[in-house]
Amino acid sequence: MSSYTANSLKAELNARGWRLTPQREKILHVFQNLPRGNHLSAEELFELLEERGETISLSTIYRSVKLMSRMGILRELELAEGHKHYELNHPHPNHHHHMVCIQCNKTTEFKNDSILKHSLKQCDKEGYQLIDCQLTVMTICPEAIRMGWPSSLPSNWICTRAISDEHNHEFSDSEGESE
Amino acid sequence: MSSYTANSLKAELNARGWRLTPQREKILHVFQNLPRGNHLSAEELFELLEERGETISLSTIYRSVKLMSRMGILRELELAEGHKHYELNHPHPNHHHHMVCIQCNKTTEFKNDSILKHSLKQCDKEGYQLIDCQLTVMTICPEAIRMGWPSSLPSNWICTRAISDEHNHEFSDSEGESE
DNA sequence: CTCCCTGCAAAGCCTTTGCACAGTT
DNA sequence: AACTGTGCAAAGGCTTTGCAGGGAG
Repeated sequence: MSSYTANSLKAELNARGWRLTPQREKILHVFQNLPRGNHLSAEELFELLEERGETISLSTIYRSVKLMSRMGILRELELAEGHKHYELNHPHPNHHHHMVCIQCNKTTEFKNDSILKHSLKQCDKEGYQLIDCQLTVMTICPEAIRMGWPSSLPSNWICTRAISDEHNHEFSDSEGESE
Repeated sequence: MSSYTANSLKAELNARGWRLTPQREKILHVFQNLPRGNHLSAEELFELLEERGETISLSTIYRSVKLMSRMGILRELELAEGHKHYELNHPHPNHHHHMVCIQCNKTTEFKNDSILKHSLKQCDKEGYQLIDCQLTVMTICPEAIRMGWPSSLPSNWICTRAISDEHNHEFSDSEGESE
C-alpha cells in the first residue's frame, strides 16, 4: 500500500492551511486501491467514482489531482494519448517506464531500476528533491519495421497492435482518411 | 549539425509518396539552426518564421511537426507546460534529459549517456527500433525546499526561479487568486 | 466571521479537421 | 488528371476559471 494515510494527508494539507475534504479523501482512497501499474485520467477517475455512487464534480477532480501531484502524492503521466493520467507516486522501487511506438501509439511498460538511480544522482548533484522520474522511449515497433519502415511503409498502414489497443486514437495525419 | 539534409528529407518523403514542400524545408531549416538544447512549440515556430517574413499557417506547422516526429526527424517533448515542444532528434550522442520542479515548473536539462544505453537495451530485447528517449525527472527545486516544502511551504509562494522563466504559466491552484 | 472548497456552467487553450484551391508528378 | 499540401475558419477535446452557496476553523 501507500505510505499515505488519510491522517498524514490531513496533516500535510493543514500545514499549508488547506483542508481534508471528503472528496479529497475519496480520491486518495481510489488511488490507494488501484492495482500497481494502473493509472487513471481525470475522466476515468470521475466515472469510477460515479459508478460507486460517489459522484464528485469534474472540476473538483481536476483541482484535486493537480493539488495532489504538486504535493508529490500523485504522479502525473504524460503518455502519447492527449491527456494526463495519474497514479500514486510510490516512493521508490519498482518504477516502471514506457516504450511508445511513434507509428501506432501502442505503449508498453518496462522496469529498470538504474533509471531511478541516475535520476537520484542528478538530483543530489544539484540539490533537488526527487519526486518521480519517467523514461519514455519512442520507438518503431517490430510490426512497422517488418512493413518496411522508414522508406517503404505504406502511407495508410495501420499497425495491427494499434487496433487492439484500448488507447488508440488517430493513426493518420492528413494523408489517409479511409472513408 | 543534423544528419538530415533537404535532400535526404526529400528522399524519405518521396519514398512514402509524400513531398518536400517549401514549408517543410523551411521548418527543417529552423530546427537545424536552433542552438542545441532549444526547443520550440508550434506557436513559437510559427512566430519565429513570421518574424523572418516567411509566414506558414499554424495548421501547416502542426501538420508538419507531427509528420516529422513520426518520421523520427523531430523529437516531441512533453514538459510540464501544457503544450508540446519540438527539437531535432539528434541521432544518438549528446542526448539530454529534463528535470522539472513540480512547484514552479522550472525546467533544467542534463546529460546522461547511460539512459540511452538502457533504452537501447530495452529496445533490442523486444525487437523495437529506438527513435528517441526522454527522461523527465519531477523534482522539488532547492528554493522550494528552503521555503519549507512540503509542510510549511506558504500556499501562495512563487518560486523565484519561475519568475525569470520564459515558460511560466500559472502557479496557484485554487487557493491564492491574488486580487 | 473568515477563509477554504465544491459544483455548475462558461470560457480557454492547444490542436485537429473540412473544404476549396494550388502545386506536383 | 490524380493526388498531395496549404490556408482558412470552424470544430474539438481536455482543462481551467468565475461565481454563489456551504462548511470548517
